[in-house]
Amino acid sequence: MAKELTSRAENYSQWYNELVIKADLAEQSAVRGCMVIKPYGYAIWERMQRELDDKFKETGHVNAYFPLFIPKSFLSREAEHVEGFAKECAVVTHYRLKTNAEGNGVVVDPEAKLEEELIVRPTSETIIWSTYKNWIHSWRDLPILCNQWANVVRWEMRTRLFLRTAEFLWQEGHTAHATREEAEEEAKRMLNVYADFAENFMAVPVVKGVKSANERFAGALDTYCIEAMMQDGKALQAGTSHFLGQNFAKAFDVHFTDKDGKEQSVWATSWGVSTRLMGALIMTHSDDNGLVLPPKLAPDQVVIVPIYKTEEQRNTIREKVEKLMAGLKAKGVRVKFDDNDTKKPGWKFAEYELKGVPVRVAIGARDLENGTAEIARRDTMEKETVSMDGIEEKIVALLDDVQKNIFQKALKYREANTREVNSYDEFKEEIEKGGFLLCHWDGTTETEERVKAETKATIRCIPLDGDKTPGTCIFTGKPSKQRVIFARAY
RNA sequence: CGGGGUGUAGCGCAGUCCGGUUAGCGCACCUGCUUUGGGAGCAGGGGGUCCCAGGUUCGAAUCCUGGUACCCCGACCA
Repeated sequence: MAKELTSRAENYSQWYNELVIKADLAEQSAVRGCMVIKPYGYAIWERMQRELDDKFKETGHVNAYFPLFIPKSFLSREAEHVEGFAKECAVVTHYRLKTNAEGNGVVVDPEAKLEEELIVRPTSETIIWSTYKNWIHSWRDLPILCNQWANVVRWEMRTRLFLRTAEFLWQEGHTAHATREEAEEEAKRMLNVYADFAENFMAVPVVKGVKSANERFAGALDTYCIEAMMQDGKALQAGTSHFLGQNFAKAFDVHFTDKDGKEQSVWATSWGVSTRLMGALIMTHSDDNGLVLPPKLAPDQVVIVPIYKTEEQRNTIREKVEKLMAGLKAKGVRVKFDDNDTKKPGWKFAEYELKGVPVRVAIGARDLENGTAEIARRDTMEKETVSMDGIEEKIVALLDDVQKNIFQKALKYREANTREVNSYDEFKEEIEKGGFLLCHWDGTTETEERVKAETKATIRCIPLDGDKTPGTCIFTGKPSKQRVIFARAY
């Protein structure tokens, strides 16, 4: 991986797109900036969905679904919110087509103009809060803890596969609470759910933090986030959890009567992760041979490739493999046997490496004689010939080891590329090398914007954990409460 | 919206400057034989409105005009 990292960073975009397409994950569709997720890529997304959904339910949430179309007037209710999304909305103006009077084809029927335009949701706060208004009257109705799995559309000027597509899949949680404390606690709880998921399931190390005012979600009081470092040293925001205060409740008139009979506005949160996680996964773990999937996430954890010359050998191998498969499945391992006769073993080896399958087992005539099998691990590409006795335990242990190893590797990389910086001159020099720069900042938007304009670096987050020693801002010399993370970001 | 670039077979490209046989190459695909422990070899085969429209010319993938699509770099953003 370390090999050619510099040159890779320069050509990252190209390398990444090639990898993704070759890996059969996804392709750009003819629709501007949208993506087609192919079945193998979708299987990875489904694994993420399932894991997250379980975690949401464990923390008391339920799934619901709200409309794709949002009346335009809803969006203008919360001033900051509309400001944040207005420039990237797809708008539905008509509801009918008719055949073209001048020949073939169809045209928009001008008679079918909508009285009020509909916005294809860029996020669902507005339509959900319009709905919550009817659900919430008493303190007994709270909290409401809903999540929705959906697609959203943001008509970005520039798109990038997985990281910024015009349409993307995500989950958005929207909760309503009686008190400020409860809502803040919820926002932090979900941030921890995301961090735990990223690190322990995806093996992607993340920094938990809070966004500066500049980077905050439109309409939020606080935006918590998890930030990951990609292999080219750039930062990627992998998930966010917002404490929305009472902004949306007030904009949408969501009140309740508390225990003392007083009318109160509801406190809100929203939180989400998207198919951008697929990008994070690829850009954290992949190497020049293709994807590297953490075993917990991999749709297939083990692939077994038979190597045979005769039909007889093939049958003998198949018998052995069936026993092995049953044993592995009993241990909860997702295993695939590829005895497709139309592809050769070498082709299959390369194919499953490209797809990131963590462990490969090859069994051939040589192994039949010796009672052995060849085990190869994707992360280090190491191969080992082992006895069939006790092979199941070895595979299970190996999967565990791959999971830990790729996390540690990513963590070490991040640590090696995180530096403390104490002057602006040093900052300007270091930012060119990539990575996270920990430095003191005076807390003002002006300073942040000046730095961004001059260096393209932004504050990724104010870390929640770690060193809280005060200091002086490296840009203005004013007092600073703690070091923040500056980086160039996707 | 500014600045660059590219549209030729499913994919990747050459040919365009300097117009001239039947538009070519690699991969993929189909057939046959030999192969199978790291993306097989040989032989044969199929597949094209050369982005669109108009113009110049005896003749246009190639020159001219207009359009259009996509990609990259910025501003915007998860």
